[in-house]
Amino acid sequence: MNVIVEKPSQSGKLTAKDWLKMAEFELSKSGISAVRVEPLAKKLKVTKGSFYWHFSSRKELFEKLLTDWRIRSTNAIIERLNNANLTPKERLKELFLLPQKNLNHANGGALELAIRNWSQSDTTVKKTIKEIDTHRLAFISDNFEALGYDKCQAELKASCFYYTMQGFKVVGIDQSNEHLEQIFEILL
Amino acid sequence: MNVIVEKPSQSGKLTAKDWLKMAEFELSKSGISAVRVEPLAKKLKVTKGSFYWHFSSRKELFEKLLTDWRIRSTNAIIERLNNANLTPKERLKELFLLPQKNLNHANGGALELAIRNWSQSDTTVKKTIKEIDTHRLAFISDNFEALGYDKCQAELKASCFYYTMQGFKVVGIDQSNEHLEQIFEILL
DNA sequence: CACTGTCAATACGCTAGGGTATGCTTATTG
DNA sequence: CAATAAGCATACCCTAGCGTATTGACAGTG
Repeated sequence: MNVIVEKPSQSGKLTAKDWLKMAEFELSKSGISAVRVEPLAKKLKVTKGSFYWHFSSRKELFEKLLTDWRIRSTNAIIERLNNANLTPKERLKELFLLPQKNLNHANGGALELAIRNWSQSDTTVKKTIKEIDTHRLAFISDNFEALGYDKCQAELKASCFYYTMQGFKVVGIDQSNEHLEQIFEILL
Repeated sequence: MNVIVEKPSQSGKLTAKDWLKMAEFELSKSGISAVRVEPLAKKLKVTKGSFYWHFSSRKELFEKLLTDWRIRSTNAIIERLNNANLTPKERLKELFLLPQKNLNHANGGALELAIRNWSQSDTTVKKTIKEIDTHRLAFISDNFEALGYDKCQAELKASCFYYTMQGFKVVGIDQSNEHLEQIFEILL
């Protein structure tokens, strides 16, 4: 079930990162309201005395949870951009198949889903989500432009492309779709 | 903010439906873990004594929350099917633009998002989601077939169509109706 | 007008959980 | 080998919240 998050950082001592990992796991699974310090402590086999050493409050954990995800989400896309030795089409394909081979921790799809739900009750989260969506859309649109579409067409294609990606991330969380590559071809 | 759910059923007395509405609102906003009876009671300006008259437990509320949504979700799509005086293309278009003119309560998108998140920690919910997705996909695929595609192509088109729909519902970026219709045309 | 059923308030016990204060271990380091 | 600090445990206070049991208000009905 949760093999990934099982063992803390080897040594007996925990780090803030260990707490964040576990919090992320819980967030993905049960939503932000279920991210509570004492249950987390229990899962990490310590008491909350440890938590309040690494964090000042539950609120701070939430903030770091968000900023952590933000950095990883934007970097995960920018690293692809840095692979300059890829054609635009290859770049888009990599991006499109990224949720499939989830290089994130447990399940990037479930995590993003939880964060989007979280954004319904937190304006800061909502703002972050919007920025990330915009950022990703811009990246995709650029690649469509590099493929020969004019700006207007590229934006349209990009919207369709991104919505499909996100839709698959959400709907297909637990199902492996074999004809994802065929869908990709449709979207070009 | 929450004008929609404000007033209970006119008369002073509450019904189970009033509780369900408010619970749904809270679910959309803060996830299933935040659906708690005493806070709900506070919002409805009663005490939990009322709740335990209409429901045996919080668990029962959850179950009714799910079955209620299931019925509405499948009916919302079947009603479109009943409009037999629509062409397949018109049917698909209606469906595609449905989240826009959200005829559901507050925000159908946010609610479904919350339920998908909920499904990560509840196998019954997960099963329901899967059934509904399958059902909707079948409906969409049928319409693509009616449009002339063979079964295989129709399923592919339907996947792409449905993923895009869901992606749009999830990604909260506002789109002009015009923009959306253009996306729709791409997907045919 | 007494009777009965419906819906809600109140009071109670109990567990979960946030945050603080303090004490207890280790591992370093002078 | 004492001194210091890092990392966690323990104890404590207080609020939130689930579920139950009892009582109260207020219909409608015979």
